[in-house]
Formats: sequence, C-alpha cells, structure tokens
Amino acid sequence: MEKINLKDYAENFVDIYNDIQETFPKAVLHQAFICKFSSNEYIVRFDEDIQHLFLLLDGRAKIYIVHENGKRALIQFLKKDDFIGELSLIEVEKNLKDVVAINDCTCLAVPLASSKEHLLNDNLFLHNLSKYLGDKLLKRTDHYTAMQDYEFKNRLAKYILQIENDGCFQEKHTETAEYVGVSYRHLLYTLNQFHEDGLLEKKGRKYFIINKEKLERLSSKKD
Amino acid sequence: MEKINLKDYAENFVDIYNDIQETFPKAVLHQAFICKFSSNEYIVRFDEDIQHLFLLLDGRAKIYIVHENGKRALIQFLKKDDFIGELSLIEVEKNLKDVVAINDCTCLAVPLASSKEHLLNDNLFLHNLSKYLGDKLLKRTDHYTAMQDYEFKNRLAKYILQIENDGCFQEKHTETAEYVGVSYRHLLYTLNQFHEDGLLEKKGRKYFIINKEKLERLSSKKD
DNA sequence: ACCTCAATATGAGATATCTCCTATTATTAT
DNA sequence: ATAATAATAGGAGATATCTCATATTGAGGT
Repeated sequence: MEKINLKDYAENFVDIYNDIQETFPKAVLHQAFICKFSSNEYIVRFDEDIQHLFLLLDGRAKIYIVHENGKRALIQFLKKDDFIGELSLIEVEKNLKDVVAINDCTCLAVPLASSKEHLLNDNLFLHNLSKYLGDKLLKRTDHYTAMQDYEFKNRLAKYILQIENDGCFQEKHTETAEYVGVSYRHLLYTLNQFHEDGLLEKKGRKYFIINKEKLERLSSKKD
Repeated sequence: MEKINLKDYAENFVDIYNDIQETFPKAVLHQAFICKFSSNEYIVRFDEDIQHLFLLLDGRAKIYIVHENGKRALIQFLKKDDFIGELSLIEVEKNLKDVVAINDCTCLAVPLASSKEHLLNDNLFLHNLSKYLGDKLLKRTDHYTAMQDYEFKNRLAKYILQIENDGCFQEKHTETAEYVGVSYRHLLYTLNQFHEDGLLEKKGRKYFIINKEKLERLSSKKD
C-alpha cells in the first residue's frame, strides 16, 4: 500500500478531485490522502479494525463475508465511486468484511476518528450516504433473491450479460463461482452446456457470446 | 385500512408518541396520521405507487419481492420501529415490493409528497435513516449469505431458535418455507428429520424444542 | 351450517448441485 | 529460473432439494 499526498494527486486528476470536493466537506478533505493498493492486496481485513473511510477512485475490488464455518462468500464487486467502510462510520457494523483489490486500486482515505463528527453533521453527505446505502440494499437484495428464485443457468446467463465486454466473457471462474454461489465444478458443467447449446464459443480461456438473444431469453426466463 | 387522527392516538399511547416526536421533525408530524391495517391486508403493493412513508408502531408485517418469473420471495419480517417506503423517500427504488400485514398493524403514515423536503433536510432524521439502512443491509446480507454457505438444516435450526417462543415453534410452514428459501415439501422433510433426531416434539400443529443444545450446535455447524 | 380456499401432510420420482479425485496449465514469489 | 501456488478442466458417484400428485384438516365468509 502506497500513500500519496492529496494535493499531488489533485494536480494530475483535476476532474476526479472536483467530484471529491462535492462529496466531502472541506474540513474533512484536509485530513484525507490517497492510497494505492496493488492487485490482490487487502484493503480491509475482517479481523482487523478499520481506521479509514475509503472512496474508490480507480480500479475494482471485491467484498467477502467470512462465515464461522470458514466459508467465504463474495458478496459484492466494487467499482469507482463505491465507499468502503461506510458502515463503520455510522457504527452499525459488528462483523467486518474482507475487501480485496482485484486490480490496482486508487482510493481516497479519510481517517474515521477525526472526521466522523464532520461527516455526520453534513447534510449533503448524509443524504448521499442514505442514497448510496439504499441503492446497495436494493442491489444486494436483487442479487440474492434471484439466487433462490432462479435456477443457476438463468442466473449465470444474467451474470454473463452483465459483465461481458464486447461479447467476451473472461472473468475468473473461481471468482464467478463464488459470486453466483455454486461450486466451481457446477459452473464448469453449465458453461459447457452453454457451449453445447450454441450460446457461447470458447477460445483459449475466453468465452465469446455467439447467440445473445438466446442468452437474454435464458436470463429472464419466466417459465 | 382505517385512519385515525394522530392527536387521538397520542392521548392513548403517550410513550410511543414521544418516540415518534424524536424521530420526525414537527413540521412533518402535522401532516401525519395513524393507519390501522388488519391481518393479511396489503400495506404496499408492488404494482401501485406509494404515497406515504410508514413507521410500524405495532404488529408484524412481511416484505415480498415479486420476480418477473412470477415467483415471490419473502425477504424480511418487519416489526415495531421498522420503516416502510423509506427507499421511495430517497428515490432509489425502481421496483416496489409487496408489504403485507401478518397480524393487525398500526402505522404512522407520513405523506411523501409534502414531507420529502423537510425530512431530507433534517440532519437527525438522515442520520437515523442511514443507520437504519446500514443495519438493514447487514441483516439482509447475513440472511442471504447464510443461505448459500450453510445447508438447509443448519439454517432451519438457526431460524427456529431465532423465532421460537418459550420453546415453541408455531410459524406457518408456508411462510417459513418462503423465508428460508426451500420448497414446502423439503421443509416438511427436514422438520420430520428434526423430530426423528430428537430435536423437536410435535403436538398438534406446534413443534416444541426438546433438545436446545443440539439445535444450537446444528445452527452454528462449523463442519 | 355450508362452502371455499389456504394450510398441512406425505409419496414417488426426477435433477440440480455437491463432494472428492486427479491432471494439466498459468501465475506468482523466492 | 525454478519452485510453489492458484486456476482450469473434467470423471464418477452421492444427495440435497425440487416438482407434481393427492388427501386431509382448518379457517373465513355468507
């Protein structure tokens, strides 16, 4: 993890810095700095106290919940403008999560201890936070209810459509399996089935969508 | 649905009214009133606009998400002090949920249109709302991740312990099945198994816990 | 009191999904 | 560079869970 002075960063990323200024009150920004995490580095660990509120400025990360039985579930992917640690700020979180950088990540880091007061008295910030939390709640609920109301192949179709890029699906299978909540083995089976059914074409380790309509029909299966 | 004047209600429920006064700014309370819903009545329908923010004062209700494939999942039980419609207040909800009274419910109703401004500018209210949403997020996440990381018998054990009263479990099986996310048939199987394993005793339609330790061990199964 | 609909109960058979095993590549770290 | 670790890939067998069918019992409405 590498720390960078906020002023230095601001010079190179003017537009992002402007957005930051609209999100956080000035008094708080004086204490903030930039953190860079490299791929696979832990941003937050479930068994360590969290000291900062982060705002993800660049890169992708993933949140894991760690269960008592040792199993870990990938509960959310984070991208630009996502908060990390906002539940600690409002003091509702008892069990921290693991947050891991997927690729190189740049974050704004705000020390919790000294900023809490300011943030919780800033109306605009609170309003934004509420919207952010509400949105997160809805997304997470959708994700998980889909999980129990749809069969895996429907969910996988939806996931592929959601994450594909130029018709190419190249997520790590291990991560996909953790996120969509099936065993690695079963993911492979289903992927092969999609291949046999003429939905996907496999080239090396990548899959290409060759019948998008069919995949879309599968993703919103009503029967 | 029966409407009652807030003043009339306040006379009979002084303590509850005091709590309400701390939650909502005065200007908003002037427009508020009391709603009484009877058992099985819809408080909110997924296909109708929502006009009020509700605060549940008495009774229990349940939230359903309605999927495109027609299936419905029970996503949360509501009790005293839970909000209904708070996501519409902050304008993040696109797909409404069904909210149904389980028994007779008493709610404070705040007209959304005329109160939105006031509420979103009240710092205390926003702070409370953030905490409420954060808490809801965590609970829902726990519920659903447990769903994929634990086998059904473990989850059922946990659920029974959570909802039992004086050692007696008497929830409707249909509701339980919807909440814990298995078919009614499979719930029955597992309940029978609990009976055979000496965890539960059946009397009429009620189940009584006869081996709590064993049930607790099952609920937090680490292996 | 009678009818209707919802909830309870259970059987039989199908299958979606899991666990465990074993190889073969990629990636990362020393 | 080379070892070590993680990711990909697939076989074989087990089982958790589902769907469908049917019968009985309970509760609410008129």
